[in-house]
Amino acid sequence: MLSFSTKGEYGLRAVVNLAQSYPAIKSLKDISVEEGISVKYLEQLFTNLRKNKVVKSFKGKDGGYVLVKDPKEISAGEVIEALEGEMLPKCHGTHCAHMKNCASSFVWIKLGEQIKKTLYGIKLSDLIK
Amino acid sequence: MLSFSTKGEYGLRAVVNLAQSYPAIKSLKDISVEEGISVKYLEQLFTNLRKNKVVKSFKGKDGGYVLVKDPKEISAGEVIEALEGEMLPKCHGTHCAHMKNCASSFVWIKLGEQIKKTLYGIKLSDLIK
DNA sequence: TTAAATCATACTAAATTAGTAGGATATAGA
DNA sequence: TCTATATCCTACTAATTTAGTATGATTTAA
Repeated sequence: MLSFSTKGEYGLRAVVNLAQSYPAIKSLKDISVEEGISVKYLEQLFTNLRKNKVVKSFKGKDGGYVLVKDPKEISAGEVIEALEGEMLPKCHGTHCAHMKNCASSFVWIKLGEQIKKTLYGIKLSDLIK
Repeated sequence: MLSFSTKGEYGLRAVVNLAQSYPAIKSLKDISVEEGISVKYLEQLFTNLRKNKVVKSFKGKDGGYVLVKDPKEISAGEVIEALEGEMLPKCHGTHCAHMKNCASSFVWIKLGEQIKKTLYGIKLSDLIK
């Protein structure tokens, strides 16, 4: 089935949580308590978010994370891609490479375009109540 | 990452192949040779396609499969859903159920709608060269 | 009767997922 | 300077899913 992993789901939830207190610094511990996700798992997710310039970190006591930009300027697509990697559905085997025109690859290309358009069109500010 | 499995990919390719000779009966062996997918794996895929009324089968010698409808009337979405099961991205944990309004669930709902719209809008006839 | 096809059930190796474990490093404040 | 509290880094692992394979039964045209 077509699915995102819990990385995308939990990570997006955590980022939306963080967006709600923008531009204040918030620790993973606080997010953990509010969202019911372990600190250890959040650490893993936020490592990717930081490396992909979605959040920035402050180490040490009273440290934590902040979004790098205003929630209006960050899309769900950016967040999910940072968490899950490139999200275009692509063909597995070597078949497509061998065939000049794999008829069904059209489907995956078209679908990928729509997914990107949808996710990049939703901003974090749209997700804050 | 967001992805379909090889079931969807190989299965769609096999169905498009079958669509090209509609309404003639075609055996899995022939499809296997042309698409480079093992007969055994095709059997598994076509069991699901048959149960979901995408194809019908003829047993015994000179048997094989045919699409149940004209390629113009079968969408890529029907085929993929038959192969992979319900394809809406949905939330994993119990969190969403507990929260009244999980902010990020909006994303998955919106995305699911777009995916369905896209895949149900593409017909097998669009994929035949 | 036989060859060729689908149908059914079960098994398995490999990959991925969904985390956990254990510590190293940095920093604010006492 | 010491300590508590953060992030940061590297590994490890159990459970699940994927991508098939294996074996054989059943059906049917010729």
